[in-house]
Order: sequence, then C-alpha cells, then structure tokens
Amino acid sequence: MIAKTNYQPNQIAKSLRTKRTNIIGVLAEDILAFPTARIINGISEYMEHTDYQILLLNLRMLDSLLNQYNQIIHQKDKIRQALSFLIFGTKVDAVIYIGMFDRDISGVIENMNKPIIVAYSTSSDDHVCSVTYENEAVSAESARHLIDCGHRRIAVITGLADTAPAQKRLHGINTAFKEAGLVLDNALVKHGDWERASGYSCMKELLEHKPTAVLAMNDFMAIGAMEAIKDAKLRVPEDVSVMGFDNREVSDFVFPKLTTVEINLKAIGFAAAQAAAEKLSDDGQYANESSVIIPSRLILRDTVAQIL
Amino acid sequence: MIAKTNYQPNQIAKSLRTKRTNIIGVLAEDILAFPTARIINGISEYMEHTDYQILLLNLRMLDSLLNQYNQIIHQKDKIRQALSFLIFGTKVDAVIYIGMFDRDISGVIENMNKPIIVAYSTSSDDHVCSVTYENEAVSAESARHLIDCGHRRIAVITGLADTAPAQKRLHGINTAFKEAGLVLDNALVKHGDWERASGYSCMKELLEHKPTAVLAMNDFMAIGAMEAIKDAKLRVPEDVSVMGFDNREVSDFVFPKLTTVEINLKAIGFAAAQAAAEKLSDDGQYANESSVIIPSRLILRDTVAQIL
DNA sequence: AATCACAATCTAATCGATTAAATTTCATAT
DNA sequence: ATATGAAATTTAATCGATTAGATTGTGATT
Repeated sequence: MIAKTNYQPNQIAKSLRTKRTNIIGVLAEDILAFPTARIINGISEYMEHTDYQILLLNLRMLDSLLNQYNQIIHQKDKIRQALSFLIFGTKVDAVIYIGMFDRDISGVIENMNKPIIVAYSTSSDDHVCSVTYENEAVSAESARHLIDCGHRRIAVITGLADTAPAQKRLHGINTAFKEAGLVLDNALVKHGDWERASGYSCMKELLEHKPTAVLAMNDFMAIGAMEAIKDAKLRVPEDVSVMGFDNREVSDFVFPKLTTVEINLKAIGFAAAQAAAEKLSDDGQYANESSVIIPSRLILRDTVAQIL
Repeated sequence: MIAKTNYQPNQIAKSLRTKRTNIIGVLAEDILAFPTARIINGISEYMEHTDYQILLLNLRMLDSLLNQYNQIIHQKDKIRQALSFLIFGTKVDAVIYIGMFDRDISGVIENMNKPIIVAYSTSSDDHVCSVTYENEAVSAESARHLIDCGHRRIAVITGLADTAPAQKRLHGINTAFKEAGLVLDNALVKHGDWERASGYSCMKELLEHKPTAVLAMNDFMAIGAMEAIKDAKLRVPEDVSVMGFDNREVSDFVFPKLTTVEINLKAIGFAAAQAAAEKLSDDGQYANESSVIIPSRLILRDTVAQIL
C-alpha cells in the first residue's frame, strides 16, 4: 500500500528557476465596463484546461462618476504604469489588455519583452496582436434588415464620432445603403455619446425629419430613443422601428424588446487566451501574428416592423 | 547626475525567500453572477493603495445554461479542488471566496493554513470570517414602506425557499408585519426560483387573492410579476405596487422604474480585501475575527403607490 | 572478458532576492 | 595608546525547485 503523499511542488521555486509563472496578466480598463466580465469568463473557460492562471489588474477607469467615456481615452499614464509593471515584472508570462477604445499600446511601452494581446479594442499600431469583434459587416446587416423591411428614411444615432467603433459601424451602414441605391441623409445622422440621455435628445431632434426607423449604435442610446419616440406619442415599432447594438441585458427587458446586435464576448476572451498561450508555447509555429475578428450577429426582437 | 537605474527586484525570488507573494486569491463561483464583478471592483479599489494583487479563479458555475441555481448549491467538488489549490499552493497569501449561497467552507478543506474570507455569502460554520450584506433589516424596511403607504394585502414572492437569503428576507418581512400588527397570509406567499418566469407565474396565482402590493425577493421576479400584472389588465403601481431586491441595472429601464433594494457590493469587496490584508499584517491586533455586515438601502422609484 | 555506447542515477550549481552571521570600521572611554 | 562596544559593511546560507554535468550501471558487441 503506497502512502498517498499529497506533495505539491513549490510553484514559486519552480518559477524562479524556469522564469515562467504560468500566470497571464489580465489588464482591464474597467471590470464594470459591460464587455469585461464576459471576456474574462471566456479567458477562464480557455484556461480551465491549461495550467495558466489569471492575475487581474483592474484600472477602474469608469468607476468614478466623473469619468465619462471621452475622458477615458486620455488616461495613458495609468495604463503605462500598470502595463510596465506587468511587462517588466516577473509575475506574469504574457498580458491580455481589455480595452474599451482603440489605443496605441506598443507606443505606451518601449521594448516589450512579453507577448501582449489586446482584446475587444485594437491597438492602433498593427503589429500588436488583437482579438476584436466584427463591426462593419453586422452594421451593414442591421441596415439591410431595415431596408428589407421597407424602410427608406432611416436615421442614425452614432457614438462618440471620433471612436473607431462608431466609425466602423457608420461605414457598414453606408455600405448597405449604397448597395440598396440609397444615400445616407446627413440630416438623419446625429452624434450621441453612448449614453441613454444622448439617445433621447438625438431622437427628439431626428423626429422632426420623420424617420421611419433609427439605428442606434448601442442599446442605451436606442432605449433613450425609444423613450423619445414614446414621449412624442408615437409607437415602437409601428411608427418608428429601432435597432440597438451590444445586446445588453436590458434589451430583453424593455418594452417592446429591443432588436440589437450581439457581440460574442466570451469568444473574444477565449481566443485572446488561446493566442496568448500559443505565443508562449515552445513551438510557436501555429502562433498567428495576425489579429482575429470574432463575428457578431443580429438578435431579432420586437422593435422593428415591416413597412407597407 | 545619478543614472536612473530602473531596477525592478525579482518578485519571484523575493517570494521564495519570504514565503509571501502579496497575491490574494479571489475564488468566484461565477464572474457573470451579478454581484461578482462589482465585488471584485471593490477589492481592487482597496488594493490600489497596497501592493497586493488579485489572482482570479472563476469557477463558471452559472455559465452553462444547464446550471440552475438549485444545482449550483451542490457543486462541492469543484470548490474543494480550487480552494485546496489556492490554500495548499504557494501562489497566494490569502483567499477571498465570492459565493452565491451559504456553504460550509471550512468543512470543504481540512487544516487551512491561510486566511480565508467569504464575501457576499457566508460560511455556515461561523468561525470562518465573512463579509456579507444586510438582508433582514432592509427587508423589514421594504415591508414597512408598503405598510406606510397604506397597503395591507401584501403578497410575497420568495426565492428558493431553502436558501439563506430567502429565509432572512422573509424573516425581516415578518418582523415588519408583526410590528404593524399584521399577519402574513400564507396564501399570499409564493415560492419562486429567482428567475423572471417564476415571478410571472407566482404573480398570476397571487392575483386571484387580490393583493394591493407584492414584495419580490429579487428584481427579475419583480419584473416577471409586473408583466403578469400588466397581462391581467391591471396597472403598476395604481392597482398593484411592486418592490424588488438587488437594484439590477434593468430596474432603472423597465416601465415603470422599479422600486428596489440596493446591496453595496463595492463595499463588500472593499471590506473583504481589507479583512484579508489585516489578517496578513504583522500586527494582526486589529484583525477582527467577527464577520462584517454591509448595510443595504431602499431605492425608491416608481412602482409603489400610496393607497387611499 | 574487455570495450564501448547508452541509459539511469546522483551531485551540485543555479535562479535572485532576503537575512543571519561574520567582519570591518569607527568612536569613545580607560 | 589600547581595549571595548556599537555601527556599518561584507559574506554566506537559505528558500525549493530545475537542470546540466558527473558518476554509475546495464547490455551488447567483438
């Protein structure tokens, strides 16, 4: 009978000798930003069957009420500090950066000696590998869905105009319009700031131009728009159809239920973890330097109606 | 002129010698469970000004669609495995366990040699320190609010009846009833399972007894109840008042906006991190062995009306 | 039986900090 | 001037694994 010696090797000693901790640093701009937790969930799903672990650094950029989206874009110092701690420290083998907006990540730190993967957002310099989601094609699909339902006067509520997602989505919408032989009327495009209130005020102005449908670039602005439509004594979707983006939890709870776009956040996390692990594997032959784009998909619910 | 030597000591070597990693393991039953991310945010807020870090282990108990709440309660093996990895390994100095339901944590692992703090839920054996939230008093306050508004026929939709939160909340409601000289009519108490659909079906049955108000033990069941009320051609709050619990994001988006209870999740995380750090500090004199309870508060919105 | 190749085992150096022990420095007191 | 003690500095052991190198053992070949 062999005594069951439950010996656990000292991971610290092992790490000191091998210079490998099997820990992957996850640097999140804000864990309360809606994609973050789901992306981390994808990362941990991948890691369940490896012996990697997650060291989580939460920058809490959104946490303070004062921090609006447009301020967050300029918080380079906080990022550099955290990133250099991870990159030049000995605690992690690689870094996954979960960002809300595109940034020049490699420009923040010189001489990076560890693999870094950007998840959700992308790094503006393209030799940093990133795992992001599909924006353009699915936005085109959204617009096409409205066009197929007979809509011609389609309004758009964008996000902050200088952000990459807003630009990509607008580009996709434009593509669908052109395909259908339509042109996007500038009077029917209003720039929001991703928040519910801006959706409301944009819609209020748009209503003067009598659109039959509105494409909002996220669910919160779409819901704000729905509220403006109701306040104008119009009905969703009979008078105005509404489409959102993100498939936030609320979109299934508002009335009517919001038609929107689902981003596959878990898949982003999974792919990012996989990419990090591949870059760390001995035979990095399968490591693809190129970035990966996870497909997004339409979620059809009750805010879009056929036009007669 | 002194050359700026940006020397970073090797944390691994340091840890090997000192047997301290300055890493606190955060073991979450599921990062997608609604309290988890906010609690972690509280933990990282505390840690911002210390040199502790978070090693995150996500058990993903809710992730699979098959896993219902009542199944999760019985997943002891997964927990023991992860907990013993953290407790007997060398990677973390302490563990914060974020649980959804009360469990016997110390019974899961023998001879724990590291501090462990249970956050949100509690450990059924009371010599494990926990940081949880106030249930009873605030539930009493909810009930009292309805009573103060003139309600007498108050229905209750509970959560899974064998869970501690459901029992504590019911107890609080009972207390408020007694104080007001009322008795809780058993016909007006229905047992839900925390999900929206159960709120709907419970409310449908409750409506036969013509309550003027309903206390649901979470927001999702409250929203289900609101839908049942609307489907019965009654109005919220004019015909039936509704109260929820949790202050989920949706409660501000449904119509009318849901009156509910806010749990201070960030404070739970902050206090848990603080407790862990105190247990690790050299002079553990201020380390309070007793558990801490974070106050919850009512969020008054639009689903409760005065009765004439 | 001796030689050689190769496998298996054992020994010792290494990773990079901490920290205790040993040594040197320096000032003070007799 | 020398002894003594405190302070400052230097040296070396330690943490616990990995791993290269030395050693021993095995078996096959001539």
